[in-house]
Amino acid sequence: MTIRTRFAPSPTGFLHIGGARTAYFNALFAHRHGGQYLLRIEDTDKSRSTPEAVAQIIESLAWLGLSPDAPPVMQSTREARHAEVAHALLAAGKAYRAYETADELKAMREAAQAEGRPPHYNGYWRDRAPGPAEAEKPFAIRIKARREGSTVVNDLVQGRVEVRNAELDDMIILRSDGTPTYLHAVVVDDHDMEITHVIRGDDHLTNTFRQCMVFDAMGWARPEFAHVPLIHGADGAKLSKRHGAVGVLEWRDQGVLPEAALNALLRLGWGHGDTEIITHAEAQNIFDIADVGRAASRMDYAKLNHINGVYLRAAEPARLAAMVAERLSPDAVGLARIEALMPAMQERAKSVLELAEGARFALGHGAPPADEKARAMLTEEAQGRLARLAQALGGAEWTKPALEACLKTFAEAEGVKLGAVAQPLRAALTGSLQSPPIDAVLAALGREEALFRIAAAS
RNA sequence: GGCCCGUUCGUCUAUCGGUUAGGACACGGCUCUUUCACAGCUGAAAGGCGGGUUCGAUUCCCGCACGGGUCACCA
Repeated sequence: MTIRTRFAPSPTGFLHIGGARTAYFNALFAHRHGGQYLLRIEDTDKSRSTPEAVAQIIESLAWLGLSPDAPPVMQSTREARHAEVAHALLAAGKAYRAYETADELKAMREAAQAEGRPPHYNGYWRDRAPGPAEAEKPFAIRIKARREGSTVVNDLVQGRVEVRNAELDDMIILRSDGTPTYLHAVVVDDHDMEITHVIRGDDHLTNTFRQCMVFDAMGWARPEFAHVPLIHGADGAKLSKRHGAVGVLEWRDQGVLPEAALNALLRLGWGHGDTEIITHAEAQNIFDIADVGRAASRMDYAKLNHINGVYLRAAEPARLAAMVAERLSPDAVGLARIEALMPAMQERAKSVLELAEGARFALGHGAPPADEKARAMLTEEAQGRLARLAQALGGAEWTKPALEACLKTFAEAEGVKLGAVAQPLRAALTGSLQSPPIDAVLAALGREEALFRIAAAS
């Protein structure tokens, strides 16, 4: 049997990192076992679903490299099938028509809660045939839940979980307007799509038992379930917008590399000995859903930055230069400088955003306005030294090693430490006291521009 | 409130009855150094509480506390 998993978000907002991790686990598990990883957009709630959200989810997954192995299934296109199954259950006597209105049900729930009873449906129509009074009334279809015994799920992550059937009530599977409810649609789709393993957030764990009612009533084999714990914010509460960057696309905009994002997400709730840096390819070989922990974990942005730095250092300079160029829109000369600088810059950045900010000085003619510290560095003494340095540089071969050698000899000749030369030079060239190594800056800027900037500062 | 799940350094985690409880990030110190980083060394830092079971519990069981999830004609 082919292993088949699916990621099934509802398009009511952007894809957040919790969903992204769930998608990653699904992809990893399926591919690890030579199976297929699918995407189903759960858009049966027309009032909350938007095409923009659908597009954003697909874009987010594509950015992460988690595009599904087949075109996404839109749940809304399958409503006729959902209704068909509901009516089959009705015909088989495993479901029944219920005639209460939504308002009546709400009142019923409130009354039950006021009396301290669980807010379950009372089963009024379960064994009652509709009379003439109901002939014209709209009805919902409810499934007949078992009332005796209990339901057991052997969850791949949570282990054996048992719930007494008395805790469940006769849930609605088809609304009075003929549309399916989520709990029903999910089961029908998972069955029809031949999903073998349902990997999702553990906020669905208790739903699982209701879904089992549909699987069982239809005589369908239940898939394996794996409920992975949720990701929480730094304060331990469920992730929400107030926790900062929780959208996948926000990470991208803040300069996170997709491969770093996957690594960070993977290490939340799952570990493999002492290994911290695990690429997608490596994860493919060692990931096991059964090793996922049961406790919720908190998003650690400091660690994400660190991981991002690791991947940044390993990335192709040309790729990084292109990403920076996208943010800075340089001209041809500027682009060439960024490319020349990149190997030195990627050693010290934690994000593409930092890379772009750090590369700004290289653009255009003349250095950007010096900041306070840089101005303080350009004392009269330093300016004099820069002027002499310009002379020395004038005859130098314009390559990084030659420039470095030139600076060292110059410093020696001046009888000062290299820092006394490099720092004023850095100030003159970049307008700041923080930059890539100064020989790299010199080389990237080119002779003409470098000498121009030195002259302007001395 | 009922039901379900969880609880190892600040954070992410390793440990699958016997360890000086390991690693990573963050934090302090040192080294390297042309700034910033990187790297290396080093320091501080953990099994919620109470009972069992056992020669021995972080590990198994029970209770409590705390945290989370879920109880819709939402998904």
